[in-house]
Amino acid sequence: MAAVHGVRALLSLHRSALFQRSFGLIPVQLTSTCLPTRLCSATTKRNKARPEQKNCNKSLLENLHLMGVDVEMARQRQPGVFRRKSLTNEQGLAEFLQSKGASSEEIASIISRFPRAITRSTEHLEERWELWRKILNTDSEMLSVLERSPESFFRSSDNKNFENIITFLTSLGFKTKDLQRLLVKAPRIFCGSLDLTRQKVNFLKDICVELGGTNPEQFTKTVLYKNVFIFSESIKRIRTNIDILRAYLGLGNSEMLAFIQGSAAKILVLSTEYLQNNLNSVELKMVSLGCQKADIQKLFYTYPVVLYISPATLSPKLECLLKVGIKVEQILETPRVLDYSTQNILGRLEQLQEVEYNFQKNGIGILDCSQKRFLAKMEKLKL
DNA sequence: GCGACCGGGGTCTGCCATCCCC
DNA sequence: GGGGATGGCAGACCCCGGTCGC
Repeated sequence: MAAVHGVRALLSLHRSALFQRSFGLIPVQLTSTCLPTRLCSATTKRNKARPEQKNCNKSLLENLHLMGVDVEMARQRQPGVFRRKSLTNEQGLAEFLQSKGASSEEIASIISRFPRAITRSTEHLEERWELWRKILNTDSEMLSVLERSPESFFRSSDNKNFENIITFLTSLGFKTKDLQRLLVKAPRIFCGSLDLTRQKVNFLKDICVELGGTNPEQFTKTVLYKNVFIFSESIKRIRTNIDILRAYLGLGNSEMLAFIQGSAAKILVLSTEYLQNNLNSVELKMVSLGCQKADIQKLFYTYPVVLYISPATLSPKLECLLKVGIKVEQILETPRVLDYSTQNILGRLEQLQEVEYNFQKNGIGILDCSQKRFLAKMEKLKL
């Protein structure tokens, strides 16, 4: 996933580099040629603006091309921006971002991916930047989040809402450090309405009370800290996933409460369909290997992350372990070996076979350790 | 010293649908 | 009617190291 994003970014940068290596001279060009036309056309009456509108869009396109923006990508993403009748602020945006340390390629990439950014006034941008800077420490940290997720910074024009969410989260006991973590990891959280954010928090509190918990505030904080992306998902999805897990595992209230606050927090954001499908396929697979339902329930309870693994990944992973004589009971005892990639497991199995490692006698714990520890262990085994 | 157990870190944007307002 | 704002979904693990008991 990260690789895909990286490739996209690189492609984007490459495209912008092809259009223009740098637009250091562009502010002058924009001011002298394009902007007056746009300013002029923007004052034209709406019902008489059609021919001028065409020119207006043309100059906008010229500006964006000069800036190295992937206009086709931008137009495909938000065609409305290119049809709008009022003034755009591409020059102001570029100057603003440049003043914060962004390169021309980064600016082009940002506009290509979220063209509505050019509709924001410089005043709005300054105000929003200041709000974010109250949470994050440096401009470079800000730019890194903004570059990664332009939509989070530019999608909303409601700066007051951002402030309200910060105030609300602070009232829940989130410290500046927590807010920093949230903003860096999941900036989109701060784009939702305060009302919805409040609903999500109340929903988590209700779950806690429903399960007999006595400290809903702490429960909510713990769950959100374990997985901040719960904020980004719908209440419906989280509720359904909890219900599915509860129905399958048949847990009591206190166990369920601990489960949600523990490792299950990670899988609550999965698509409900994906979760259900994986649950079914893991069950089928384990039954085919001779496991009882109680074994499978225990597996899900102790290692719910197994539901994160797609059948296409899990199956070969299990097969390679079983192939070298590891028993399914051993996997159930140490499910965390499934945490590692199939490639990693295969590599380790190969090395262990070279030293005739006996899994029956020594267990499979050696597969569940960091690379550093594994290599140290291998050195000793070879001696 | 060793293995077992466990918690936590990185990474999460891009796109579509729908609603609302001008 | 159209653009903007917002909600929601798809995507689909891997790895490290601290601590503790033996």
